[in-house]
Amino acid sequence: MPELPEVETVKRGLNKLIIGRKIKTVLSNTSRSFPNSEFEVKNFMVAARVTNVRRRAKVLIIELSNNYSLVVHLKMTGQLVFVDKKDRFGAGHPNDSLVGDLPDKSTRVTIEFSDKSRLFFNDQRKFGWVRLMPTSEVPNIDFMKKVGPEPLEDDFLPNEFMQRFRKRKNAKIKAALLDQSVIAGVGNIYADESLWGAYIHPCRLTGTLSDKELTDLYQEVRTVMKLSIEKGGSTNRNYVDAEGKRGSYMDFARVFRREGLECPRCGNEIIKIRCAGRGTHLCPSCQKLK
DNA sequence: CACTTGACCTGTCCGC
DNA sequence: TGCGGACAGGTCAAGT
Repeated sequence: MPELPEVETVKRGLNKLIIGRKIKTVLSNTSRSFPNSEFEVKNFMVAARVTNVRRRAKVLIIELSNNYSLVVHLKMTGQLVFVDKKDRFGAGHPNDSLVGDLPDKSTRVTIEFSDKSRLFFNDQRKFGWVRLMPTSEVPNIDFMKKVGPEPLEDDFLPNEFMQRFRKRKNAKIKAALLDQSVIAGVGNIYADESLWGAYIHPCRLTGTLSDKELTDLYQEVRTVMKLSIEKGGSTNRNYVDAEGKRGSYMDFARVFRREGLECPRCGNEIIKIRCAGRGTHLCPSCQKLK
């Protein structure tokens, strides 16, 4: 599921919904999704309050009052859905909700707060995970040590973008965009959308791109992901925000999952190919290989 | 080192 | 209707 805009949307939702709430009980049905021991949960999670929710790349960090944090990666199908005590059986969730009564079959972790409200970590494919650790240890996890800069930060400039991609000259540009150690947060949807915006074929080798093409791509990555955050992210399949609601970026997508339809720029047919091991959407007329 | 591929899971969709 | 195979928002480990 979630790329930077979706994780950012969940982060903003959780900051409105769970700050100050006190954890009462924690239930988990897979050690794979939540490897911490009962001892750790009892001693470093129960009775703590949520103080802040942050995002780094596609990772969420839920900070607790005792200097521990819950680190969450949603991977492909993870959801973090908050249900207030008054919302029974999904009532209170609007019609655009994708989730019904919780917990359901995909629920891996349930956190109940002292006021009976609950936060559910659902994950159909079980690739995602939740991990409790001291807040000071979060920067030391392998992913955090290697992940590249946040592309939407004000101080992330075209020059740094270009320098980072220039080091990956033999990789296909789409593979480099998806590589979280180059820049953070881009996934399959926004890679395709940005490459279309910059008139670049996803299978071009990065070393063949001009300075102008790279700076155009820098702009597109930022523009597309900012727009998506405004739209609450993309609900391609499972993704929902912290209230269980869908995002609407797919209504604005120009190529992603639009194979067989017209390119909004030139009217030629959008195609779907495989590039960098992923399903890839492009306009063969706007995005030439050479 | 740079780069690619397969594995991790469950569910859904498509063709026979 | 049933069944097999391909595919799905992400990352790793292992391979070339």
